[in-house]
Parts: sequence; structure tokens; C-alpha cells
Amino acid sequence: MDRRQKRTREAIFQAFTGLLSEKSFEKITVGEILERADVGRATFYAHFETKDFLLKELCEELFCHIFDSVSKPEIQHRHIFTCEEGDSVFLHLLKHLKNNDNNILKLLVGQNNELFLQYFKKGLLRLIKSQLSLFEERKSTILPEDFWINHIASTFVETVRWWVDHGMKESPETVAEYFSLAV
Amino acid sequence: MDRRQKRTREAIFQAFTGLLSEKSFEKITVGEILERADVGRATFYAHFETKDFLLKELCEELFCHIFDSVSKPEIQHRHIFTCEEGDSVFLHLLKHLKNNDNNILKLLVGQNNELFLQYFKKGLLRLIKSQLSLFEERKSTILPEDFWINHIASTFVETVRWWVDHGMKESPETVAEYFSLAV
DNA sequence: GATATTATTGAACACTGTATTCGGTATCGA
DNA sequence: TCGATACCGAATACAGTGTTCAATAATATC
Repeated sequence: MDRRQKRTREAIFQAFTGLLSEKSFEKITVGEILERADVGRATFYAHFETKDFLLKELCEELFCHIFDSVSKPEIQHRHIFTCEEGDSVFLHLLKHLKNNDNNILKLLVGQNNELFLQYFKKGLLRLIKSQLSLFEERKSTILPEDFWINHIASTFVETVRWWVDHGMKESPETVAEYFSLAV
Repeated sequence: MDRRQKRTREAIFQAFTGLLSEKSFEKITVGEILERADVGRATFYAHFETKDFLLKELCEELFCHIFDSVSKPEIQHRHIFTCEEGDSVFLHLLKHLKNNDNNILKLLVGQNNELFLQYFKKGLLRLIKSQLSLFEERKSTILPEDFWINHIASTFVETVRWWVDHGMKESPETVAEYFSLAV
């Protein structure tokens, strides 16, 4: 990939995430992105078909990064809720989020976070399904599987939303504890 | 209120909800609403400041209706999860939703439902808070109150979302059972 | 039933934002 | 150095929003 292309793409992402932490997606104009990224209009459209595609690609990049971090061999065999020999998968994710890479948390909060939460949940569903064998909970036998998986993932997302909405006062360990009690 | 005003307002709501069940809010143009409602452009803006205000007023009208139905004296003293002497509050809401008043379920599903779910959740939070004294669950003593209330409401919303997304095959009674087991 | 009031119409308008085009310029890889 | 290609920027077509106003129609009230 050409250096110019990388620089332009990165500048656009940078400007876009900055704007997203200030205002909702709908209110951001391509013009603002161009100005902040210092990029020509035609250049923008050479990289991204539309503003919506930009958002989509950003989401994919961010969550790919997040979920890659729990797909490492030494982590992925661990239980989602609890783990004796290190952080559970959920705790690992929480810590990762707390690092606030790429301002991802700013994007997960706010009014216009539906798309981000959607990507987050999609990744979680995949994660949970892939580790289904690790679950031996009572609920998995009583409730329909898809309801139950969906419930875990939703509670996961809502717990994070609650955490961030309240200023992330609690430690990742405390939130992980709340989650395992709630679910 | 003038008959003409009522007729116009109703026609706009009708056209709008119809369009909302077909496409997302952002993709609906005022022009489409006008055409379907058979109403002049100036008339529309005499009734609603903007397209966003229209959505807001529709939400308020719909959910006001829904939550009024569980605020009746004979219902509101009942427990949210279980009730010996009739339907629980949740079961009552599920039955009400199943009746599909005003196509509200079509609006709760689909891609662009975040605003509806937000209103739904807001109503639920108020409902749960107002009946806090009825809860004597173990979780309420272990978990922080706001986390716990938020968890109940979120699970409520996500359960309904799951139900609707899967075609509402289950009876309201079954879904109410799933909910009380999950939460 | 006559009349004053008020809602509605429809067309024209300014405005903002999207997405495309294209000739010229700067930067890159080899 | 040179050919390729990414970028610039200005112009442009286009779609949607929200406003205005004089003419018209429906309504409430007396």
C-alpha cells in the first residue's frame, strides 16, 4: 500500500473518530471530516464509497482489534465468567476497553452508539458460541440455547454500557464480578 | 382541536408508521410522508417542527399508551415477575405487545429501532423504580441498586427483542417464564 | 344560514449537504 | 530519472430540508 494512501486513510479515521466523540454520526458532514483530516473531497470518495462505508470500516477495524486480543491461544480456552489461573475472558475484555484504545469507549457511549454496540454484540455472540462447550450452567439446560446465548451477550453489552455511562468508577474486577452475579 | 387538525395529524402518523415499518428513519423523506399522507408541505411543518419531532411525538404517544395499561390500580400492585392472582406486570405487557397495537412491534424490530427501545427502556425503568418495594430478590442486596435496576430493564427489553426477532413463536406466558428464569 | 376564524394548499425559494468529474500537481516506487 | 498513481480543488448536478405567502377550503360560532 502506498504511503500516501496509508497516511490519508489514517488521517480520515483519526478525524472521524475525533468528531464521533463530539457529535453524533448523522450530524457529522463529509466537509468537516475533510477539513480536519486536511484531505481533498475527491480523495475521500476515492477511499470510501460513502460516509456510511467509512463508519462500517471503522467498526470492523476497531472490533477486529478488540476480539483478536481474546483469541490468543492462552486466553481462549478460559471460561468467560470465572477463571482460576488468570483473568477470565470478560475481565480481559474489560481491561482492554479500559485502556481506551482508539477512543473506542467514547464511541460506545453517547446517543449514536447503536452501530458500535451492534458490532460489539455480534463479536460476543461469536465468542460465546465458539466456547459453548465450556458452559455447564443450569440455565443452558432449562432455557432455549439461542435465547440463553443472546441473554449472555446482551447482559455483557449492557453491563459495559452501564459501566461507561457511570464514569467507569469501578475497577474491571468489580464489574466482572457484577456481571457474573447478574447473568 | 379542529377536526382538520386531527385528521391531518392522524394521517401523518399513519403514513409515518407505515414507512417506518418499511425502511429506517433516516431514509424516510418528508416528501414521502407528504405523498402518503396526502398533505401539503407547509401543513406538515405547521404540525411538526422537524422530522425528528415527529418521531419523538410518535414515541411518546405509543409508549404512553403501553405503560398506561399497566398503571391501572388493579395491575400496578402486582409483582413484575410472578403473580398468583392474575398476570404479572411483564406478562401483561407481553400480551399487550402481542396485540400489535399501532404496529408498535414492527417499529421495535428492524435496524433502526434504537430510539424506540430507548423509550421502552425508559418506561420500564420508571416502572421498576416505582415498584422497588415489591422486590425482595437476592440480587438487590448484593448488587448496587442502579446496576441491578438497569439489568432488569435491559433484560426485559432484550427478551422482547429476541422474541420479536424470532417471529414471536412462543406464547406470552412462555416468554414471561424465560424472562423470570434469566433475570 | 351568514360570517369571522383558522387550517390547508401548492408553488417558489434559499440553503445545506452529498457525490461526481476532470485537468493539473505532487509524491511515490523501481 | 521516469512512469505510475494518489491527491488537489474547483465546478457541478442533485436531493432533501425548512420557510414564505397569497389563495382557497373547512370549521366553529353566533
